[in-house]
Amino acid sequence: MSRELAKTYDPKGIEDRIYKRWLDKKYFHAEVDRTKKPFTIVIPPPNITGQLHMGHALDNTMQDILIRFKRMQGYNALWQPGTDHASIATEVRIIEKLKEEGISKEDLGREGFLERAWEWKKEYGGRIIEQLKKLGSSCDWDRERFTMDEGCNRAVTEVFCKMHEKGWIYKGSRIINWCPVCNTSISDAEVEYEEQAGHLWHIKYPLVDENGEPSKTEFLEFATTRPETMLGDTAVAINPNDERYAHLKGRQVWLPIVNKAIPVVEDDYVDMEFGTGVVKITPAHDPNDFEVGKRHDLPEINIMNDDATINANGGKYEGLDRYEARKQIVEELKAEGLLVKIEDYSHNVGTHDRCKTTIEPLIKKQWFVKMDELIKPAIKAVKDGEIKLVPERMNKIYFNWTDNIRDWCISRQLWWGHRIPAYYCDKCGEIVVAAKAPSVCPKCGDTRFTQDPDTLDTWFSSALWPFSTLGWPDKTEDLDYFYPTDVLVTGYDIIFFWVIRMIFSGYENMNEKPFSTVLFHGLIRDSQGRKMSKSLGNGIDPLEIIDKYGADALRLTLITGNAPGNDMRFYYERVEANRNFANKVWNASRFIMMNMDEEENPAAGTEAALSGTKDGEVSYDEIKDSLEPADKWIISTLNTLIRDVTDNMEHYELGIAVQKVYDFIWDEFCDWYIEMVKPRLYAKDEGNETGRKAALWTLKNVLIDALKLLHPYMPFITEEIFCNIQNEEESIMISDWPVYSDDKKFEKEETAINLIKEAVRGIRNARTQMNVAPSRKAAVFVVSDKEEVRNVFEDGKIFFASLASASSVTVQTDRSGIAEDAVSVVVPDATVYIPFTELVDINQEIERLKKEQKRLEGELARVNGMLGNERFISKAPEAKINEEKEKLKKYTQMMEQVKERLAQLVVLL
RNA sequence: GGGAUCUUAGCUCAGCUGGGAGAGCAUCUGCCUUACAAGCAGAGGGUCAUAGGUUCGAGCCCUAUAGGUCCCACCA
Repeated sequence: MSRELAKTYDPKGIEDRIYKRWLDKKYFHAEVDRTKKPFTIVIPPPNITGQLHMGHALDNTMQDILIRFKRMQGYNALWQPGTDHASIATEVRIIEKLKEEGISKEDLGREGFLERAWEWKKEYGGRIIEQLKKLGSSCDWDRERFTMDEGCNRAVTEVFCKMHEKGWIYKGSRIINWCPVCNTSISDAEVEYEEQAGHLWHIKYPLVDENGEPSKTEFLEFATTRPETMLGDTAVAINPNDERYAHLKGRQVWLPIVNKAIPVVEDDYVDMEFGTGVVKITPAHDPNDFEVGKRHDLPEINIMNDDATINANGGKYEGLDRYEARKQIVEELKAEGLLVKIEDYSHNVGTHDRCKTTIEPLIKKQWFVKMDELIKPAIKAVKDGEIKLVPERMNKIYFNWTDNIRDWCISRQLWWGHRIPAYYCDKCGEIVVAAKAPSVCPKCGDTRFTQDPDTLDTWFSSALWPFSTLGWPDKTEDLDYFYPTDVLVTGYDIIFFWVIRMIFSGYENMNEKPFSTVLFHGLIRDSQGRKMSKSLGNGIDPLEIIDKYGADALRLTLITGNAPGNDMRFYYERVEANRNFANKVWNASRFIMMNMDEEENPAAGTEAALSGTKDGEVSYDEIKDSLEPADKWIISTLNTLIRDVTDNMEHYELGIAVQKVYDFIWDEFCDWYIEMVKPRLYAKDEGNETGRKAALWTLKNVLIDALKLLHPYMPFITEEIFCNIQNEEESIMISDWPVYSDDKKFEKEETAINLIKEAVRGIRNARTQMNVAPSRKAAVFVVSDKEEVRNVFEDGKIFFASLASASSVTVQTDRSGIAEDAVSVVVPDATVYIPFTELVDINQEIERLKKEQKRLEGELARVNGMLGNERFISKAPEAKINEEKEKLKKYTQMMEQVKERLAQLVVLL
């Protein structure tokens, strides 16, 4: 058998082939299995309008890592996928498309429009799913759901009816946020405040004199940012404690243009310090004024149509857009001498997060969810740690919202979404909330009903996602087994929209939390730190990156060097570096396989022993006694890595975990172990079979374990190599996660190899500094008066030829026979000498050693400082003290050697 | 106005419960060493924003200051 592997790893083709195999083998599919513990993640359902962007890529990579990790650990891992109908986002897109065809949604009518919407869903709903597959997402696609599928619809209706019955959903006339462009109400969470440059118009209203006429001399001055709302003014307010205006109590002012008298009311809401201490009150167009109006029983005069033009209440301004009306009203006030001044003013303006239109507060009859009781278990859950937010600081953001929560406006004047299950009697107007249209009006007995035309906020259905996807409202096995789910992965930007609402919905409907942990990630920004956006055109398409560098490289880029909840910048250079890492892994594996192939040559007669076929698999116990120090060192290092990485991953420290795997593979395994083992592999002489076998066993098994640790992060390349090296139809994704074992801890060998490494590094360093050509081999002498140290070097002799250009290695107890002017390297308990036949610049060698001396002086000063401090001795933990004592010993000894060597060299000068 | 967060090598960022400052890229030097030049070996580069404090010990904890980013909030 021979394996022809390309010199560089090319993910193209490989990824699709592997993904298809995973699907065919149903590896992603999870079924209830009571013998195993479940581990469940529900996907944040992407919008059906969506195109995969970097945010999705990050979000889903994190979920895939966790799911693959848990699956390998033996959990019954379910990643529940699906898509969101995204009510308003989708409706807006469809309207845009219709516009291109020259038609409006009204032209089509509700039925016709919905037909188009479903067509849209059919066309684009699957696109994002296909893109998620490119990433390697191991979702259980057999369970794919949609927020408007039959099951989710039932869940929505059920929750609506139940909460209505409880009185927690109600219909009420309140001031809401109105988007005049989208023509719908929106929730508070959808309002985005934006600092805008505007004006502050200082206006005065005449007081009403004793004749009921506007006074020519007495005025009340105030300022406003929205002069046009004066058409709906029903009072002006002052602070009850404001002595400046005490004389105005009980009087009236004359509302110009509208020409009527309105009262002066007293309310604490008015800040005496701000402006003139007078506020005009427009209850129908300002949330605060609305409250003031309620307290003083003021009329609410709506002056606007749904498209933000002035309505009949605006008299002659009827029909004008709000901004045009503003202009003309200011002109008129100016003409009447009532405009005092115009100031530039920067203030926060509420805009609709989807279309950026300035929202208009309006009084409308809408459906609301009463939040005060509903939110309580959600607050308690996070407070008690029942639900953990990662990173923890998200708690503050969470509580900031829950503590100031207001009722949730859930009705939308849209067509695409869940239609509200409320029916109005055509005759008497009685409201019946029910899953199906009632046949008879309970009040008047009439049989004709009209369903509420409004649909629900898109987040109403996503709030139910963790249980609606598992079969709720039916009591399914899935629900019983997989709920509550384990981790929710999402961006911090949707805490309010989604996370909080899922939590209270879970407690309300399931009597249980929807998940135990919420893992937050940040935004992916461009290389300049800007948000990626369509308008800026700075978005980077993950699919292009995958196409060019592979999904593995992209995934690694998104995960490394980033802490939970933090934003990160995207650099092509980083993707390249990670692509290089993939290549490194590829080539290390290629090297191992090439050597295995050679070994498997029938002439060698060890095919079964090393091919890895199940029958011939060599167990650790079988090989253990033939392992050499280098083998034990790498096995032991890997063993520690397994423990650390598992621990990091269990604490959601994904970036830290994979960084450790990366470093292990590249630095320890490739740069040291493989290089150390080469001489053993290449030496084909008799009597070396055991050594070669041990090396090959170690190479293969350490690689496989490392690949397993890497698999959640880089699923494709690890699978490709795993299958190649195992040479069978097994998959790494369902293999067992490596486990730490005391049996694989070799402290002695770790110390020994680390000493060898230090010596090799020292020699390399010295050679470079002394300008010795790499091709120039030199004899190496190791001098140590400690037998155990000499043994380490005796055992490690072989490494110095390949790793440190040594022509020979001699280990001895003293310096006898070594040239006086040899270059020397000091390591703990030993000095390494490299005599060169040509003259060495002794001054330069002295310089080099002095530098080393200086370094050691620094170390010793630090250690002595600590150990000389009585309070350190009395207060520091014993382990720390011993550690420092060990260092003191080591550095003192090294220092002596350096000094001794310097003394010898100085004599030569 | 309230809150969060950041300030660490030229650039972008890690640094998990306080115990000898790290990575990638970039720079410099030398190597086509039969896994990999997408590589190997070596090097340079940081008063961890500033000022205090707690501690035997601070990049890490506390306080203040400066600058950046973000979230929340009805100041007309």
